[in-house]
Amino acid sequence: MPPESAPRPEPSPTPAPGGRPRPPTIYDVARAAGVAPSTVSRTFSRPGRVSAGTAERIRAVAAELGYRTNPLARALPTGRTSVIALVVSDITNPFYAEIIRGAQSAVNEAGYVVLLVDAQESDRLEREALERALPVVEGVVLAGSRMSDSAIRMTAKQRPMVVLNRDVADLPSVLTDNVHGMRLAAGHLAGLGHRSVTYVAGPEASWADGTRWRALRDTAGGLGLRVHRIGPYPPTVAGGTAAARDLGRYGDPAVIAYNDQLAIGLMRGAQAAGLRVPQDLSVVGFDNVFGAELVTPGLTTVAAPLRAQGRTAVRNLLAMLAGARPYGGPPAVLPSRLVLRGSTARPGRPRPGTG
Amino acid sequence: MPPESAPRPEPSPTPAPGGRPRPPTIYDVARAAGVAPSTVSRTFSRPGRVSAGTAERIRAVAAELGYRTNPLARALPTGRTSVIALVVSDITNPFYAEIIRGAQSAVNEAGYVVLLVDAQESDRLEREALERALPVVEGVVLAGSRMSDSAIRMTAKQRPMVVLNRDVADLPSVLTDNVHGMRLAAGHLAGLGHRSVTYVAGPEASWADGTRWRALRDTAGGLGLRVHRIGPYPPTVAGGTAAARDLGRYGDPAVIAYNDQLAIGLMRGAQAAGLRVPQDLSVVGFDNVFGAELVTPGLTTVAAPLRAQGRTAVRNLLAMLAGARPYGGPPAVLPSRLVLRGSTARPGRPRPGTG
DNA sequence: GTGAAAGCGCTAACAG
DNA sequence: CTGTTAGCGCTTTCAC
Repeated sequence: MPPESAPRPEPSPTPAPGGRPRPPTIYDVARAAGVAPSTVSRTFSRPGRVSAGTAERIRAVAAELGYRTNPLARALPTGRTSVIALVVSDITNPFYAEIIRGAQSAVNEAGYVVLLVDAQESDRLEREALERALPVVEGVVLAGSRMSDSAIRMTAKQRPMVVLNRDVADLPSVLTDNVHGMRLAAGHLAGLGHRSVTYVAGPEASWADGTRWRALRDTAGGLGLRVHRIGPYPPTVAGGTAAARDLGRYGDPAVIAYNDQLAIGLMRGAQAAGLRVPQDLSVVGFDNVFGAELVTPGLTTVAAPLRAQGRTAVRNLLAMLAGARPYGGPPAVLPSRLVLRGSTARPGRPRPGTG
Repeated sequence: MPPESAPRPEPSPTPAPGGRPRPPTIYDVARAAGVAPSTVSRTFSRPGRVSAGTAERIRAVAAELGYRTNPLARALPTGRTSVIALVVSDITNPFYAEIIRGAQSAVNEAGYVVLLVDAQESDRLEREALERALPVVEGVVLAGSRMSDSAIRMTAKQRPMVVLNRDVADLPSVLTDNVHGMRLAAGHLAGLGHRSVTYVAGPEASWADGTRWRALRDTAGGLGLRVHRIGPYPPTVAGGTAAARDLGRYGDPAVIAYNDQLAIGLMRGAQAAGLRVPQDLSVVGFDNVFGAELVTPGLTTVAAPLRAQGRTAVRNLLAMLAGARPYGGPPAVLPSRLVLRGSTARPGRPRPGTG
């Protein structure tokens, strides 16, 4: 009886700690199929490098044994964990819900899973959580971040990354067409007969906020619109009610807010102060989140293709992982559209129709 | 010159594929500190088994080199990945936002990270994503699931699991006090003078739905309340507007809905049909999601401590991972409270106060 | 208390 | 095309 070369000892029948059964490994399959372990490995990781017949047999045996390749073990030599990180600044913000949905579904289609990092609006918490997540993920989508550009660029050195709604030098990003969106909003107001509008600013750290404000300022002249600006305010309903108290400063009968939550808070604050929306005050938001159509009147808002954003970001990231050039080309920009609801009207008169 | 025993070859200066720098390993630290690799390992995984002085020196060297223990490598022999899975049935449902926040923060405090599984309301997608996630995670929190009890129990065999808002035999769970919550709601309506109420049911598959309906039925008698039931409906705003069309069946001037989205849809549908809320119809919801206070009138609702739910579930899971008995004791049940807003009033007359 | 050695399960050269 | 052989970085007996 010739000695087998380096025979693996039969795995002791001792189940894994915790009493859970130990799943079959590549070795179990190899033994059962009468081939070398590496052949089994190849069958699953490098199909085509193994003859059709053998592969078929191995698959059959594997299926019967219930073999599943262990991603942890695969990850160690290759670094391919099949998980990508998705960072949001505040999971509680409905704005992210659709983005996550889009990202998640694209990720799943590719056989990956999503590691969620909720920054909880904190630079520190975000950094800590991301640091912990980083070694486990192949790449990261930054859907919202409280970190500085330089901190972002640092972590981008460690893993491929794509940034959503923010333009970080040298990093691939996907943006929405804020400029066009703002033009639609301002054009709508001007068309209604408004001659002046105040912009209600969101967080200073927000890249989108800067872009939106500049777009308004640049487009206003051509529309015969005077513009003012108040803020910054936290991008929440509470922030909006706070902003409502400062609205008197310019007394404009129309406002465009950084986002929908701010706009909603603004409406409520203004209404509480006795103003009628839209008769006395027209308000426009951004993002079209859940809730924008729930308020009374419904909120006119610039809608971004949230789900597509998430999807696009993930696809771009996966392409990078698949070997596309790390940092390529100009940002992908997705279209915006204006959703008309009841919160806007000609100054001084109610607008018929939508309500 | 005596031969070193099994000298590790100096790591080739070749950086990892992708051009990213290879982080320092346990061996780098060991060499720099003049100790054996196993000692370094012990220093980080089994402190106390190494003398204070050595440990200190190793930590210093490690810090200087920027060493971080590689969770992937640690996971392979131990199974401890430091990630837990969080499953939700629909990330788009604002109900989950707070739960996720609570879970996420508890997870992070423990040095873990969260793998998010969004079922997208699909049994199949959930199962697929969860299956992919399972080998990577130490345990799972099922915050919402479209899977059957038996499927759940199957996956619970593979990993420790705690279930939220659902009672699965033999699995640890955390529930909210639906019975008490429903009593508050029904008592409130009865106190207002209502004599009959219809329950607007959510998905049949929802455990909470059954519990709530039964609680209403059982408590109604003692309050002199007649109860009816319509449904099931999808637990969405659209579902609620659909339900509004069926409300005429019993003509009750008060409804309790399975959840807030349903209640909101109901209000809108009823209002569109010419009913006034609350004068002609009182409505109460469940969950107190974002949006419940945005609608007009504000929605009276049974609030669950969403964030605490997530936190508690995670803590229980972590305790199990730390060695607590796998399936222990009765479900943890968290308190409910009634949030009064403008959507409820005495039958036929507006209710003063909140609006 | 510390070192040596044997893996965890899989992949990746390198031979045939 | 398939088998053999080293590891990936860390943990964990087992000796000393």
